[in-house]
Amino acid sequence: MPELPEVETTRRGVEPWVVGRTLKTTRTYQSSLRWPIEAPKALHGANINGVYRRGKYLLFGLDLGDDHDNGTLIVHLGMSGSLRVLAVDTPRLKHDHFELVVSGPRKSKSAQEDKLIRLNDPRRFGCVLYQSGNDPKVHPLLAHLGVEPLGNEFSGEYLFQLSRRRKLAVKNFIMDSKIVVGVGNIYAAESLFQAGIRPTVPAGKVTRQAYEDLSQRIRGVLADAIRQGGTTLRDFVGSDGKPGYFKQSLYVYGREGEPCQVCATRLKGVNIGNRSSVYCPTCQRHSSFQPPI
DNA sequence: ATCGCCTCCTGCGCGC
DNA sequence: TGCGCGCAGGAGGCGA
Repeated sequence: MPELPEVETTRRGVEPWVVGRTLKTTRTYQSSLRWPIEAPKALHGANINGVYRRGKYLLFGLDLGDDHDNGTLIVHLGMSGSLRVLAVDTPRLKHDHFELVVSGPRKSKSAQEDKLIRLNDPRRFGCVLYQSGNDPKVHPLLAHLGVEPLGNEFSGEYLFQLSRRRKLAVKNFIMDSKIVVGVGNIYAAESLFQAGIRPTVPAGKVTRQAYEDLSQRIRGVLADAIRQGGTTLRDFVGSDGKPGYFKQSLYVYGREGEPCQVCATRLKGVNIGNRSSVYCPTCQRHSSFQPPI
C-alpha cells in the first residue's frame, strides 16, 4: 500500500475534482473488501465539502442538506489500492470495485464533465465505510489513532515518552498506528537508516536524542516522498494514473544484499514481526544518536 | 497492557 | 513453457 505519502498524493489529486461538487451516485461492483462496502443511497445528491486524510484513511466530507446528518465516506487503500479520476465512460478494469460519480464544474450542464472517482484494489485489503454525523473521528477505526507524523504533536520527546519500558523492536513501534500514523514498512526502514538506528533494537532502549533525530527523519522522508508523488513498487498510481518516483530515493528498502550507499557494507535483511526489513549493519549499529547521513 | 502471530486476497517473480 | 512456492506497501483481532 499506499503508505502516508501515497495516500496524500491521492488526496491532493482527487481534491480539485470533487470539492464543492455533488456526489451524484455511488456504484459498488464488488462489495467484499476487508469489510463490506458501506455507501448508503442517502448519500446520493450530497455536496462534497472536502477531502481529508487521517493517517492512511481518506475522508470524503459530505453535506446531506438541512434535514439530515452530515457524514463522511472513509476510504482505505489497503496494500494495493488506488483511486483514480476518470471520465464517466471509462471502461472498467479488473479489480475496479467501487466508484463515486461526481458532477462536473458548477457552471457546466454537460454530463460529460461529470467524473468518476474509481477504486481499484487487487488484493481487496482496502475498505469503504461510512460514518454519519459531523465528526468522523468517532468511527472505531479512527478513534484510537496516534498523532500525525507531519503535525505539531509528533516529536522526538513524544516517541521517547511513549516508548519507555517497551520491548518491541523500534521499527514495530514507529509502525504502530496507535503511536504515530502513516509510517509503513518502506518509510520505517528508510527513516531508521537515516537516523542510524538498528530496526531490531527494543523501542525502550532508544535514547531521547536518537528519537529526536528519528522524528525529524520520519518527517523528512515522508515529506520528500510526497513531493515525488509517493513510492511505486508495483501497484500504486496517483489519481492521474501516474506512478510515484520516490523509489529511486530509497537507501535500504528492497536492497537486501546490495552495498550500502554510504559505507558499501552489504545490506542485511531480517524479519521483524512478520515484516521484512533491511538495514546496514555498519551505519545502523546503535540505539543512540549517530546518523550515517 | 503488551507482544507476536495469523489473517484477509490476488499477482508476480523466482527456481526447478 | 509451466508449475508451485514464497513473498508483497496494512492492520485488525486474537491468544499467550
